Amino acid sequence: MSEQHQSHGFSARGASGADSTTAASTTAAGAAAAETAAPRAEVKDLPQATVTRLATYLRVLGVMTDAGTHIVSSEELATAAGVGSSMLRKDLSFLGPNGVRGVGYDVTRLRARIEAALGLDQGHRVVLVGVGNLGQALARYGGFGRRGFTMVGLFDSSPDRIGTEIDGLIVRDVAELEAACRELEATIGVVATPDDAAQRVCDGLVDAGVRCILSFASAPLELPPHVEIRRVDLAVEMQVLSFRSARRTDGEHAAVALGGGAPRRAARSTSKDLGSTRNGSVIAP
Amino acid sequence: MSEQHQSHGFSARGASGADSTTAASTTAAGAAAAETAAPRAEVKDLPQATVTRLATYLRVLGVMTDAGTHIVSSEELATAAGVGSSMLRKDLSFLGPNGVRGVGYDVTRLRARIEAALGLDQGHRVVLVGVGNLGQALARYGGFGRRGFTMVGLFDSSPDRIGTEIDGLIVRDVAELEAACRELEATIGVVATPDDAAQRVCDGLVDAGVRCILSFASAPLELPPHVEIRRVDLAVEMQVLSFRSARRTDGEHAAVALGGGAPRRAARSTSKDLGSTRNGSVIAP
DNA sequence: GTCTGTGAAGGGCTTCACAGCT
DNA sequence: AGCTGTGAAGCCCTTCACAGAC
Repeated sequence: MSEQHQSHGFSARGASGADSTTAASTTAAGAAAAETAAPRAEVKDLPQATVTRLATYLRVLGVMTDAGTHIVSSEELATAAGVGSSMLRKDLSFLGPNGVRGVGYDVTRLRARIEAALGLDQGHRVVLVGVGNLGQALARYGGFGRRGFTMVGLFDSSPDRIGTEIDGLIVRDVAELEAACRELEATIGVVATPDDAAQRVCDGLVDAGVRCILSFASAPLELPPHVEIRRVDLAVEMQVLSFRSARRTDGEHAAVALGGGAPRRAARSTSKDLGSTRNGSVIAP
Repeated sequence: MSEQHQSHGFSARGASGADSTTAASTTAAGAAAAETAAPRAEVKDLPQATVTRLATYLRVLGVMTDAGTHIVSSEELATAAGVGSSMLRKDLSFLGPNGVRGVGYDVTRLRARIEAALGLDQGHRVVLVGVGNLGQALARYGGFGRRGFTMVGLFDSSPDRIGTEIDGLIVRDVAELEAACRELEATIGVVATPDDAAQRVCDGLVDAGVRCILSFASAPLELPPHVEIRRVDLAVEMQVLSFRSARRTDGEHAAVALGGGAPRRAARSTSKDLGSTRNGSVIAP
């Protein structure tokens, strides 16, 4: 299910009975916010897929900044990001006019614009629950800090892990989760626990006021409609590949025939979902 | 002649310009395979999104088997998987008739059917490149084995890691990658290296005959059209959440108003894209 | 009556093609 | 002439509603 990164719509999400609350809340919120808190970064109602790709563009722009590039055309940027130039222009157009016709986009300006649109300029405070194999890897993952995310708390239920230090933070007892989240003012919770603990942990995060959760558990979680969740399931990724592998083996000669002199193509991902896609920085040095 | 069951019309999988190679290969393969390798599991041309969800259903069915359930209705299965019942039925219908009207689906039979469709009954052999933080977590992740994936090789470029043992496998020098892949008959490659090594590693995998790659690097990779790639980018997931968080904060009162007594809803995720999603088993115990 | 399988309607996202500014 | 921004067309997927089997 969800991997698809897709699916949570915002505005007009035609939801099936049960989800209708989500659609309603978003609509109402949009109307209200539009009049009151308009002056701040005009974060509009972007299409699901666009939000995902904006993060990709941001990564590419970062590389370009480092390389000293100041102006970039939609064609160049699109190629570097692995998408079509039309789609890139359409995506950027949701943020308003960003480029100069006949010239291109100002790298620095565009970066700032996207960061503001994604809310990355607000500095998110992240708590991570579950410090097993994957959790530890995430805790040590340096890419977050460089992207405006600050890890502020680690939690686990195992006495063996509580009290240990990982990357400058002490692992705390998950029993303190709720109180600690409030105190730390966490805005995002990452769940890397076993399946059977995931729902309980999420409930705790929600009670503590966290409204955005990234889960690596495979179980579908039930949450109140005002909480946004995103899931990553490694085994599903593998299984999807398995399907493709099976198909490829059957049509081997056809693939070879085409693979020969064909130009390489940029990779696209999941997106899932509907894909989902990319961002910048090394994961496992 | 050989029209055993009604053809569900998928063959025509329209692809958009850039991806046309995929469509072409599929079409050609379909025609050829239909005559030659027909008897094996009839893996048809499933919609992208459906493939992703099938993996979810499989996980839920596994839980049901353990619980001793033998028959399940589309409504029950859909709820457990977090999707609508119509969608579930539509998804399953691509595999041909699987249930009994007025009764439901046979859990065991359906499981076998989906596993065959996803090619999980073929036993995939996986090599992992990059044994840093994330790579080690993946190597130790027990969920793969239970799902028909066998980890057969670990590779890294760091002398500190080469020769060390992880979960029963010795880490080998990435210089041996290509030869070892052929020898090990790997069908899936997992890339968990830093960005700057990802492209090189992928090239090696492709040269060694691997046609399916799961990458955790953030850079878009260029590959020949006959190679299937799937990417997971943790920072992008966080950034998408960030966007949601920002929107939520603006429309706070609206969300609260509705959040109160609203019933919980099942979580849906990413993917993407072409979404992607879940599977069964603990990730970080 | 119950529950599956499916044609048809509807929506979102991608692609095309071109209008418009520099 | 070059490149961005955007309406329109097309595609894929989801949802609805019901026909059909038990």
